[in-house]
Amino acid sequence: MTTHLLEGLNEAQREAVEAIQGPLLIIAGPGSGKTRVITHRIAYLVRTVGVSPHRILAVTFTNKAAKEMKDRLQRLVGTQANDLTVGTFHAFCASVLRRHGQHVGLESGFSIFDDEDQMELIKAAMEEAEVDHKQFPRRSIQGVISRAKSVLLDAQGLAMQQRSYFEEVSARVYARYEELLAQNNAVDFDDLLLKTVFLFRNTPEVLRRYQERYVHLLVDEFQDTNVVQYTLAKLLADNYRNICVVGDPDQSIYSWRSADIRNILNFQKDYTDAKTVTLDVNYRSTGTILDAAKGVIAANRHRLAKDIRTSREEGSPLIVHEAFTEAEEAQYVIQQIDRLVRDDGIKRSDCAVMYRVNAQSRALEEACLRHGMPYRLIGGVRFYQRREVKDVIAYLRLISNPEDQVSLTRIINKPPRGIGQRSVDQLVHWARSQNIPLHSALELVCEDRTEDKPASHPLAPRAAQAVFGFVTLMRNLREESGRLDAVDLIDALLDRTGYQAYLRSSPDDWEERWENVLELRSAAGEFRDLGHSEGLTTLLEQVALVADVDSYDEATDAITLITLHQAKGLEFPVVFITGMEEGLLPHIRSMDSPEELEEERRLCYVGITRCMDRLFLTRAFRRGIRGSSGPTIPSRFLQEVPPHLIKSAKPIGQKRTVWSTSKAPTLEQEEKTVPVFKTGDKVSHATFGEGLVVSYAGRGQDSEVTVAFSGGAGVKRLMVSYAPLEKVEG
DNA sequence: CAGTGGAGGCTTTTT
DNA sequence: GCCTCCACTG
Repeated sequence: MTTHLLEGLNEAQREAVEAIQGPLLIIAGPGSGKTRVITHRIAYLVRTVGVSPHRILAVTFTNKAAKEMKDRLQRLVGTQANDLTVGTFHAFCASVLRRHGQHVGLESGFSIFDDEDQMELIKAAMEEAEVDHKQFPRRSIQGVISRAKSVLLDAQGLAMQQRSYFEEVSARVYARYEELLAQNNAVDFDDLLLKTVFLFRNTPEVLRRYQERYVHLLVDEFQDTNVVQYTLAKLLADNYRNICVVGDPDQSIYSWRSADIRNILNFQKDYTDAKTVTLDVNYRSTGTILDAAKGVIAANRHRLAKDIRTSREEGSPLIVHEAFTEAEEAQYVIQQIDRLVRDDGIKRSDCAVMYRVNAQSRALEEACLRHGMPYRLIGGVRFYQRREVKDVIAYLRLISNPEDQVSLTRIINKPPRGIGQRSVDQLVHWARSQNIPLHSALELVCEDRTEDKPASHPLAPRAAQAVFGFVTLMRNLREESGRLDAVDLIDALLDRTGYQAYLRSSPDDWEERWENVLELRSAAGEFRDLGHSEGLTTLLEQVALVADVDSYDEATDAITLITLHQAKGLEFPVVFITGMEEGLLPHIRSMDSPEELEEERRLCYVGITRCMDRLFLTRAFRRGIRGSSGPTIPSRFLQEVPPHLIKSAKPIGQKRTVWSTSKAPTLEQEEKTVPVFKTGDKVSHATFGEGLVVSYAGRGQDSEVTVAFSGGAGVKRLMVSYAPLEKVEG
């Protein structure tokens, strides 16, 4: 531990590390050594100033960021790092609520509902509030509720806003939804934050404990915090006022999740004595890449101007490539990576392929498989959301929280044990009419069964018998959970339920599913040393709050496929941004709102600035969107990159180069240039060679021609207006 | 009661 | 194209 903590830092960085007294706002441009500053600041507090690590709280946006920060701190302060509190807002709040939840009506062992559980409950709430799900999509209602929660609005508050009929209906569902959550002894993601704020507001003595403990508070990715999170931060910092927030307004890309850029402005208003440090030297990207990024972001009107300088050389030009279809775009990407690996000694793990929407990963994956390119797909279907994994988790959740109806109804007949949908419905309605929780209703069914009275419940004898079997199973498991650790408990329930046989009986991919169950089991092994009940709650919390299993090892030499959003905070020597098309980037859903369009631009900016050395921007002439496919228009962001930075990969026999046209061609021009073919014409294509026209359909720029190529390219359907196609005379 | 198949709806980003 | 819901069948 001989490193001098201020060594190797530039002036601004050093200032940010040393300004430990009072509020501090760090505006950190991309690649400006932000993480370095945060970790060194914490290390400086611990090692130089002598602050106990126990009294420092650092909040990050993702679990991954938290993990990385912990790792780095480990290197800087050694084992003392274990005493630091580093985590996401959600994880921090969960631990507060575990301890003090009773003040806001939560019993120990409360469940944390994920998206899917939440939707189940909203569905039930809508039914009970008699809201038609065809007229009011669940998803939209969920969105309204979530947005309300993230600005500290309860159902009543939402109803009082009276902004639209839709919100009014949503407020009704919201109210019922809250009752159901309470009945389930459960919270959703937003509640973790919201309830913690309520807890702190209503129970000053609890707040005071945290306020007094944490002398220093750091918030990373501040531009992506929402109102609740900022409120929480302010509450926590109220005592010592040593609050340091780090962010970059140009990288704010989560406003759709209620993140509020205005937090940065509000910070300066709320803490008038705040010091501001700007980190504006970029150590990551070449001059060319940075200029490209600056060109794009400069087009945003609502923006605090900020100039970033590079510390690096100019570097090689950007490569813009226009492929024909998404498949060829993917193929181009893979081929380029192959070439870079072969000729330039670049590692596959240095390469990232980014895209706007997850659906784009498909073509890329297929290309990887075809070319034998090892890849790592970030995101996709989450491990903990797989059906079989969630089933086992539901058992565990029900063991630790009997009130959890969502879990109960999920597994009451899994594996099938003779309690079908009809019986479940009857039970739910009966419980509701008797005004008792569902699990109590089940208990009553069992008691009734043993006595000889006429049954007071609505179940058929056979179903009642099945319920008895289930209740007994759960009773036993719950009782044993006190003696068993999480792994043994999982074993017990798998064994008792015959879960493996159940998996085996149905789909053909049961082996993979069983593997997943075993992986959950081994994840549970991590918590073996904790007490039995604590181990279980910790496991369940981990499962709820950790998005992806950190099972990928950095060591494997594979390329990374990742969405632009998820790429935030990462860097790669080689970056491909694919799908540079209007409608994708910017996304079609953002195109009619100037604010959202600016966020798309920031997203593009984030993507570009992830790149250290070589940047490729690609698009496809034709892209399939849910089944059908059609021609595309180049992204406006391509035109915002200064043209002199770009080297065209291959203009594919095109007359115009899309990135240099300042405007898309008018329909008129387009009509004129579109050639007309008829069946039987001989044609020549720049890539596919010669062929014969099989059919011709449509008119103007929408004309589509089907050509059978002789050179092995086979039969292709092409857009006449885009395809480099010429009629061959004779 | 459970499993199958067809019809219809939907589709951004994620703690 | 994928998923969900529903009705029908075994």
